[in-house]
Amino acid sequence: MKIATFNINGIRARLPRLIDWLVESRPDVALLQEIKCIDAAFPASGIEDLGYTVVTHGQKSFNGVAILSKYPLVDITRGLAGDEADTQARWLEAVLDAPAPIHLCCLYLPNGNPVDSEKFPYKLAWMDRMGNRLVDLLRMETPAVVAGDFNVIPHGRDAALPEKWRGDALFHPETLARWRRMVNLGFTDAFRVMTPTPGHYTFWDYQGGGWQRDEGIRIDHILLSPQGADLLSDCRIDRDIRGLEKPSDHVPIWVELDC
DNA sequence: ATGCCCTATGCTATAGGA
Repeated sequence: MKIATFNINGIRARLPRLIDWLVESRPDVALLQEIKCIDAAFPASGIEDLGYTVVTHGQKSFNGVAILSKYPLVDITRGLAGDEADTQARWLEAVLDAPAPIHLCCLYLPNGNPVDSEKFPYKLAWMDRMGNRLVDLLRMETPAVVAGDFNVIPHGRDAALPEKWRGDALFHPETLARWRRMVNLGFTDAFRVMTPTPGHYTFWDYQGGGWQRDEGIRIDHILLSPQGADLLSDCRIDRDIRGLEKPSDHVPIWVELDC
């Protein structure tokens, strides 16, 4: 079972690239972030033609998440609990109705910059709410895949230029404390247990030749519940598609689970 | 130097991203 996550930075601008990648990489499930459109505007037909079921949680212009799956999706939940006033489309849950059911959480965690604005406390509160949801998931004692754009650089080795990120919302001590809470609860950073070396990134800024200079950061992650981590056989980043025409500024990362 | 680029938007400027 291959499960991927990919911040596509606009589904309508990225549809050809997305379809090419789906054909090439053939994930059973793809969790998408930043679709940047309302549900009715999501161009589902070309994706459905490849055999995927499509579930969206969209929003006009900004944010928006979606799940593509070759198996049926049930128990769909849109939005993250804990703040009724939060209308940003950043969280989508579903249960994969496969021979071995898997609980899926697709997330687009707030950026949080600048840290002296209201955006940073929103990010931290959002991470607190997410941590609370992860506690619920642990109690289910089921394989769970919690994946997406975390907007978190977990460690200095996850950035080409870590000094540049000092004080930034993606690398702030308050942000990292909340990331560690999730890991310390018992969730596994799938990429890190498979690949301990530095120099592996999932995002390169469009500006300043970030890709050409390989000045990337690792901010798209896949967390696995203990029951999910027991199934982990591989985790990789599809780095090369960042170099194609009209790419997203993020690239996909995926896990292979033995189930 | 919150620039440099890209996406979306009642669009020829602005907001948001990271």
